[in-house]
Amino acid sequence: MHRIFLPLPNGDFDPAQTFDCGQAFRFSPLPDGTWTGVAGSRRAVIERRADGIAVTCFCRDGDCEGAWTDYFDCARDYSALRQRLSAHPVLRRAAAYAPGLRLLRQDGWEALCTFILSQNNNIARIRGLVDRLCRLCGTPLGDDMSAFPSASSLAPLCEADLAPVRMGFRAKYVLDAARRVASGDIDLGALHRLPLEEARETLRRIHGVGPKVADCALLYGFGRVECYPRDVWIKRADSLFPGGFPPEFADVAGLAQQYLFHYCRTCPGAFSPDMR
DNA sequence: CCCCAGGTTCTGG
DNA sequence: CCAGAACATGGG
Repeated sequence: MHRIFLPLPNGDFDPAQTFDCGQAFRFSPLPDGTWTGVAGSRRAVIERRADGIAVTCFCRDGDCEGAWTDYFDCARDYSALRQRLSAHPVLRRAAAYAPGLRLLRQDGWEALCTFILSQNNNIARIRGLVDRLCRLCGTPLGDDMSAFPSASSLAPLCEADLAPVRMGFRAKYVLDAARRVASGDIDLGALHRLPLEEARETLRRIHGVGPKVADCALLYGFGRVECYPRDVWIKRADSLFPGGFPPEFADVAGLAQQYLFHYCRTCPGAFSPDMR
């Protein structure tokens, strides 16, 4: 067990806002206010501190501090970014609504797979699907939790094997993704170096991966913060940007998208007339 | 019972 | 090229 402290001088981290904003589906709150869950193959308990993030990690790695530093995107100055986005009145409100929200830099395969499961689905049910998939196919990590199953562990399975997960029509999509990744047909490791459009085209070769799922995988799993996935909520948010999404924020559109998604989905009156 | 959900594919014009 | 339907499932 490792105890790690990740300093965030501005204190801009809130586990509820970060884990419950629809980007990750494997962390849950405990009665004492901490959060428990799994990222990739690392199980951990996450605790908010005034000046940072306390991680109690149960992995076997000699040194996982770097992995958690990366996972919580600690190199990015979220206070400065919120201030920058606040030049736009809508983005100012959305960012102020969840100032402790951070983009998690998740494992690429896990992000791809979970967002394949997300299509035409609601967040509560996505959580259930991911949980049953990990329980069925992932390596147990203790405390009734399991690692996210690798592509190579899913590739040999058939739809009937996955029936207990109840993915519906998404099962064949997950299997196509697993087989292409496990066979090397699609090299997720090489995706990081591809230009954005080529990375999108590569992911869309998978049956069941369209523009939205590809952008979610790239944003959450491959650090492409310029991606702006357009789901039903973001399309509703179009009405808040009469001239389109402000181009001066294109380089961090993905972060703006996450603030907007969470704000539009959970804040009553987000679309009230006095929004401008 | 009906509507909807962090969409994509399929089908018929 | 484009609008609608189909797709599985279950939460609200």
